[in-house]
Amino acid sequence: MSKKIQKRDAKVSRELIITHAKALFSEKGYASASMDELGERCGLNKAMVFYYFKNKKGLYESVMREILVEIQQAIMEENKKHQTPEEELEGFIRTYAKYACAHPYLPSLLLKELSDSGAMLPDMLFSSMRQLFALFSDILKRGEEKGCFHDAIPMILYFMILGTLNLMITTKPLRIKAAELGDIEVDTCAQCDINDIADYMTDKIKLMLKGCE
Amino acid sequence: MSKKIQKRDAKVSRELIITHAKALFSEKGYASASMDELGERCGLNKAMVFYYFKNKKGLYESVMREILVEIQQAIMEENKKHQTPEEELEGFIRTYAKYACAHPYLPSLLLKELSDSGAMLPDMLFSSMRQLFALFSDILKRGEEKGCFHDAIPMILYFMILGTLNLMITTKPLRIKAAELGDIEVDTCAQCDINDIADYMTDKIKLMLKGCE
DNA sequence: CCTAATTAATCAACTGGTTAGTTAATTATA
DNA sequence: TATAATTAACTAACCAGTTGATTAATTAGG
Repeated sequence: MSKKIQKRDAKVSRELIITHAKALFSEKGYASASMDELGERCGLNKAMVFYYFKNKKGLYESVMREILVEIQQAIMEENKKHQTPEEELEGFIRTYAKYACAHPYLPSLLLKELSDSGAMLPDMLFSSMRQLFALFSDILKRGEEKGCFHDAIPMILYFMILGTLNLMITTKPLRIKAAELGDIEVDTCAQCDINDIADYMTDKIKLMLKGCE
Repeated sequence: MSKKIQKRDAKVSRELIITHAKALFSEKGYASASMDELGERCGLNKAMVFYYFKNKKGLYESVMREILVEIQQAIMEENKKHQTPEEELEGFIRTYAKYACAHPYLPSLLLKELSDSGAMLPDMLFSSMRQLFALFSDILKRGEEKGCFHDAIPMILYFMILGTLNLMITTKPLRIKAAELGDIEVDTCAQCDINDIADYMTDKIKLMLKGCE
């Protein structure tokens, strides 16, 4: 019992707000996320949001900073474990997939932000995204130098991976619905596991970087 | 002179509203798009929006219906021109890329919608997206039967293509900005032509469907 | 061909509801 | 008791949608 139960705890309140804000922003988008509703969800007065974060935009920035730092750390951590560019690439895809699936507000918020070209996040998303991309780009570069990857355009491959994984996660409810209708004979991967998707993608991307010499 | 200049023309006004609505919704998103501003942009009174479309949601649906029908037609038209699955696949990617680049509200609106799992469009986006996916799925199926494609998971490949192309289009301003900073040594494809991107993707996707037997 | 009646298109001004953000008072904790 | 955390009540701006009046175009009748 390192801490007795207390009614007032700034740290707890602050974290409560951030946690619920992640969910709310990703559910409704920035504009439709109401600070009144956020207060309610937290069981706190709405004014507390402005007490801990100066305004709505400030809260949003804190939310985005947190999730971007988190995914970046997860991937960098993972990356250290691997030696060869092939393993690193595999690790990158797997880790992103796993993390994004476990924290589905990430794909949702990221896609919303990217569909705006980052209108809401002038500097921050930006530098975080660039660092992640630099890491990815480096994997491919080392792969080319070592002769195991050919003809890679990092920017396109980066969005190929993030785009596919993010969409597969955010559209899951839609794909389940489509499968239930079943009037068109198509497989929407409604029951696919994200790890299987990541494996498939890893496989295919390796294939396309190998070439067929 | 089939028509004299007149101050009032329902068809013109309606189209004016739809045209500006496409831009406004894709710039700001559904929630932040103000009907007052839309009226202003059209040079019409806001009430006209509700005169021609019953409410904001109705307008949004009309906008989405129009753009989804357009892209669907463009792709179906193109598809008729080709014989082999390989050519069809190539045509699919190229046509989507070209159309989306020429009408950049499409990628923006589509990504916003998909990041919500189509929360705004219960039926419509849905059936339109499914038809397009069915067409794509069919190309791959025929390719497998003919023996020229291997191990294709249509749903994943579909989002791989749409995800990559949509993101490459919506993030263009971001990528240009990143290139101008230039503090990290990475190529953001800031000046890439969308046709080159489509060619690269076609190439790579063919490679990954061929396998290396 | 002109004009009166009808219909269609447009607008200014309003309404009810919501929202981000503020403030001044209140309660808990150290 | 001093300070940090919390609240209720408020404000000013905004927004979707409505209404009733007005103007332009169309049609019909003499």
